[in-house]
Amino acid sequence: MAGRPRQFDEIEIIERAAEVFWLKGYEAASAEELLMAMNIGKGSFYLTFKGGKRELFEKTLEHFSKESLEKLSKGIAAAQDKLAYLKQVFYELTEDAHISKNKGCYLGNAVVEMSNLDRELQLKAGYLLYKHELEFVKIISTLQSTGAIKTNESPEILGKYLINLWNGINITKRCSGDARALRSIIDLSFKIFT
Amino acid sequence: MAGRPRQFDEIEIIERAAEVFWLKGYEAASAEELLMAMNIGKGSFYLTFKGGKRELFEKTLEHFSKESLEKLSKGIAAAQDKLAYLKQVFYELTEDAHISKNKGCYLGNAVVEMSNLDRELQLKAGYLLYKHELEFVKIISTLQSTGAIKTNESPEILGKYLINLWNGINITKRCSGDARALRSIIDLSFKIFT
DNA sequence: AATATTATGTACCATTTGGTACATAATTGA
DNA sequence: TCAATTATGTACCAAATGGTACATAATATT
Repeated sequence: MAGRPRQFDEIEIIERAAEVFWLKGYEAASAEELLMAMNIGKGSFYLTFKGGKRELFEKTLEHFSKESLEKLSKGIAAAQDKLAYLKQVFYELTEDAHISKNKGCYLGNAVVEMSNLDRELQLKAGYLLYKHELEFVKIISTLQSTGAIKTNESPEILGKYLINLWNGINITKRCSGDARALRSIIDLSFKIFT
Repeated sequence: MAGRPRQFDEIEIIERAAEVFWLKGYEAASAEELLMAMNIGKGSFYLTFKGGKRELFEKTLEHFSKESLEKLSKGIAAAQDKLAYLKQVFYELTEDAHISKNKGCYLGNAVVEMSNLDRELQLKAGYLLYKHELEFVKIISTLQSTGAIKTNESPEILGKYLINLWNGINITKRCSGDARALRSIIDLSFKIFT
């Protein structure tokens, strides 16, 4: 294959674009701003992403989700106390809770914004969140079989319960930013497992 | 006071505008679309809402919240079994759960969209949600004093727990739209009260 | 009836939007 | 070395954006 070589790394510019989308949302993130953050020109951009801004956003969703899922599954796999680790995953949401730089959940934000803008992307973001739910289900199954969790509720329902907690915290933290309060919500929600 | 009389009812056009904002979000709701829904001309609009689209949106937030709070407090006041009524309030979220016409929570949506667009409106929407939280707190206090609720957790924390459930369901329902699943999340979340 | 006041509808506008066209540059393979 | 191919940067653009200016209409007060 011939041709002039690229001066950028595709993954890297996707990650940079994701930062902008995460901060501003899809619509409010202007093409100019995105190009600036990605540090590439219009020519290169529209050649790489034939679908323009929309395709770029879709790629950021996929990339973000993949990274996030990997981090979660590896983290759980490596953890001694898997229940504690799981709770820690939620606690981490409260760390950057200062209302000024509160970006919420990348996928959750997308579901909301795309709901009445682009059904296809809404469904995609929803599906990627569902993959996280499945990861929760897997963890819960393990915890139940080892007896670390007493609840005999089905892992599927408990997975939904957890992703719902995830979604909730990511909204609630953007209202108040009171980290302690958020942690008590998580504590309370996790009581179901004890 | 002299002058030509208005041909519209301000409350009514605020409600119509709110419908559009609820469906599309703030940015994606075009001025043209809003005017069409409100059925007034640009002249009248910019005379009534000097702050333009932003002021209109702010008014919809206030109006919506007021209506919603009234409905909630009256509903609770009239209810025999207040705990059952409270749960019903959450169950109602699952009724229009079909993913196609899923608008989420008006205030929650605003918090998300305004987060990195207009801090002032984000805070306002967050505050209006907080007023709902306070309503939950009041209900829980009552339920605790009558012994209808066993949990001795503080009503404030439980209120936060409930508004967080509210926020969560409103996101989660936009991912799957499986009403039964949503109801089991609510059931599970309400177990804390029994 | 005249005037002051407020409401309405239309024409207009600067800015910003995402996106395209195209000339040029930098490679590889023949 | 010369095509063929791919990447880059710039100039450009149609459409849509929210908003303003202003002439006109309808009312209350005097």
